[in-house]
Amino acid sequence: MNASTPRPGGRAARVRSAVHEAVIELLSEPGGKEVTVPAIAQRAGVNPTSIYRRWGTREALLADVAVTRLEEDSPLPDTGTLGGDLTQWATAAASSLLRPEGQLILRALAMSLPGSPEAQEERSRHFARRAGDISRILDRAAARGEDPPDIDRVLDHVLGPLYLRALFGAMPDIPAYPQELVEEVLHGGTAQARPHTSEQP
Amino acid sequence: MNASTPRPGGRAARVRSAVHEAVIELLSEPGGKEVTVPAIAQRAGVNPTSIYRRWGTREALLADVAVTRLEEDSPLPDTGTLGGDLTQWATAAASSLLRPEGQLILRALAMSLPGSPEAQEERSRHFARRAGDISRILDRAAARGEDPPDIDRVLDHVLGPLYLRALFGAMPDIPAYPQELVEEVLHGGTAQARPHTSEQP
DNA sequence: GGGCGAAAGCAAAGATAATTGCTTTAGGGA
DNA sequence: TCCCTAAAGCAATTATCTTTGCTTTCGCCC
Repeated sequence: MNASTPRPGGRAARVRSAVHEAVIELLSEPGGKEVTVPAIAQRAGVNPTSIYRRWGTREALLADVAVTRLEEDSPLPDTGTLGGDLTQWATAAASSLLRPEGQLILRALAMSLPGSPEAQEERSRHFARRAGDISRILDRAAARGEDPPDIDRVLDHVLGPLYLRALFGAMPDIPAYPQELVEEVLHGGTAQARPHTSEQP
Repeated sequence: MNASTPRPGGRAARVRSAVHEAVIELLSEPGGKEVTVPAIAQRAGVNPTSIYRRWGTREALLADVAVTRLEEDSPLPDTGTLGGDLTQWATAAASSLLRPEGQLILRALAMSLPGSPEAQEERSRHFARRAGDISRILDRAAARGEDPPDIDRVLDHVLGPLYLRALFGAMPDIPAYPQELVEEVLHGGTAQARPHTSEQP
């Protein structure tokens, strides 16, 4: 289940991707087993030493996996309208939060909490990345003549709910949830009703 | 700084509170030092064995500290008005998220992420607790004749932003931030402007 | 005040993770 | 094709955390 995607590059690249996949697999796995370096190494069919030498620490490896996966699948949307862009972006954010790399991010963020300087910096970096994406979407809309909301409103009322519900495992089942959040921000209070709180395994 | 509050009770209670304080202290501390059982024990002036025997695992101890601290300082507000209650509640939530026990909660939530059954249950418990508080506030308001918003709106647009910003260390400096969130939910979109994104150490 | 049970301390052993020196292998370039 | 370097593998060491058996201390109750 691991060597199925040989990926280009030499041995180094092969090991790297095997390790990355092992992390994701272990993270997705049922029992809350510890995701330790030796465990990752075994799953990847690699020597633990190789991991320590290449990444230094377990945290660094997890961070690498998280940002790599996150950057792989988040092209900035360009639908031509503010609503379309934001909806697409929010939907992508929601789904990535539910996948292993998103949970890695959440873990990394929470673990670094008061935090060392570099942890602090990593948090800021991720925040800046999110904010930067939104910012570009809003700027483009403004250039187009639309009247975009403040970036803080988007952070607070679109990203905020998504992170909250991801953390609590209480993301609504309804796929249009991110879109609803976007619409509320764009057109004042849309939905007052619509209970969607529900746990999902 | 530790034996300053002798607390009632015998030796058992003394050890318990010393350990709790040690956890909070280590967590608040600068360098992202590992909060390990031996470290906690040393800080508390206690033998590691005592901790292992009493709490079993590090996670159980952290969870115990978190819920204890959280329950200590969150009486349900009762100001007589919906706005007052929500504001007071949101303000308390925001400040607890910035303190060590709040960060413990965030860590615990994130760490348990996909999670074992009991982790899942712990997450649900905390969510239910938050939701229960809000629910009672809203119900009281309804009984008073006010027209409270849907509970999901409060979760999404008050708690959501607070958790997001706590996670990213980007809580606005302005003390009225929680109140603004509440007002937006209660009276449609209040503030469109007012940039308040900022990092704080 | 003296004894009794529960909890803490101590020390040693057991596991597991992290480090390190050295050897081996794979791939790219002369 | 043959080196030559960078990375991986291996084995042995070291450092931690965790567990366990036993002794000691504390504090409540008779």
